Amino acid sequence: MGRGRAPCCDKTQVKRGPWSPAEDLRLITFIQKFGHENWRALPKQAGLLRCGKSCRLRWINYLRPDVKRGNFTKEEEETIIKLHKALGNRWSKIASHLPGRTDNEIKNVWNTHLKKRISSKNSTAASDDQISKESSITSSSPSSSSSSSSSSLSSSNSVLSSGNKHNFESPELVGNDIQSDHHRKDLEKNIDHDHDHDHHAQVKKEPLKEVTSSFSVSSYDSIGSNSSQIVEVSKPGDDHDHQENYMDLMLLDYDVNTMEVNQPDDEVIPLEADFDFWDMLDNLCPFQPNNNHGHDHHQVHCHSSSFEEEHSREIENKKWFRYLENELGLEATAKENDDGDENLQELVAKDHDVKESFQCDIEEEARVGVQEFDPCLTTTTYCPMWPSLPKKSPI
DNA sequence: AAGAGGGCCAACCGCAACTTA
DNA sequence: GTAAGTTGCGGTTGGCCCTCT
Repeated sequence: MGRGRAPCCDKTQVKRGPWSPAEDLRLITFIQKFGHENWRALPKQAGLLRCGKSCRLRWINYLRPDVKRGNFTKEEEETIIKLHKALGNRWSKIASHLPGRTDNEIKNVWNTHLKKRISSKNSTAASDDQISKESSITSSSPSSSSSSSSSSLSSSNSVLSSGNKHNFESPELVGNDIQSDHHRKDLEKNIDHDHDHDHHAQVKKEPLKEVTSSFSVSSYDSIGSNSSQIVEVSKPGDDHDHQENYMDLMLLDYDVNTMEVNQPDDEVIPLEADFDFWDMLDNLCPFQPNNNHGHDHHQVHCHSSSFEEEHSREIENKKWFRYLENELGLEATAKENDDGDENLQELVAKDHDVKESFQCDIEEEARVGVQEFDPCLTTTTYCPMWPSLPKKSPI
């Protein structure tokens, strides 16, 4: 000890701003493989020029497979409104009641939509109230009218005062001191029940120990079939919302010669030619044409199987590929390739051939730790956004 | 067609809480 | 018990995109 508190990261050494697909891919691959025991160390181990905090945020808010994307449903909005009434700006608590939604997302939706909606509702209610009071003022005493007016005022303010760290002054709770405090505590207790665990912390593993030996997918069979130790990635037919992010990652079609990602619209995103990284990816690639990597140790990951099994896996891979294409709206691309299965197989084989030449011992890597990141191997070019991540339509 | 303005959202910042040595 | 280290949380902001004029 006695070193003084280290800064969260060396700001001059880290990259900031939007994440590139390459970075996303690197992060997700690393977490799939090793988990995220130590966010601070993760960027270095994963070869990312980001601070740990940034990695964590990116994972939690965007890359987790169980992140639900798309517009909030009416029910979700209702829930947020209710919970905000009870809990105030405790976004993470609120998020724990909305599976797949992140605190950041909820906060955004509250600040951009719900707050306004409620404020307009309240102002309408307040003006109605005002009118009714003004009409009744002649028939009631001045003291009683002033007290009711102030209470209505406080109720509308309370909802809007989201700047407070813990805003418990919900309309029901205001002005009822002790009772309201009990009410609030009970409410909190009830709400927190069963949700006390951190909903974010779902992939906590031993660092640099392979998390999923069976995750070296030669088909999607093994994806998501493991215990809670691994990030779940579902198959076709499962809740597709939960798949979108990971699918995007897996589906990026990269040019095996240039190591660049081809976007559907033919834009090209350079991906770093970090061969260790691609080696890792090899073990995650959902459509590996065969298991014969020419390296004995790979047999450990890619269980050898009968010809029939392999064939059926190939078929499943194709299905999976098609499914992903559909999900991503890449049918056109698929059609172009519709001579199809042959082209796909060709592509996959080509892909595999190139990557095969960069194979290294994954197990060894897992044992000694991921090799030091060489910044020279990383391009600084980035794409501001995933090429195919569906943007939410305005509410 | 262009630029101004506002909405939206991903990411950053700083602090608090928690954990570890 | 205490200080350092790490993680989590909530507030804020930068910049893209869409709409309006």
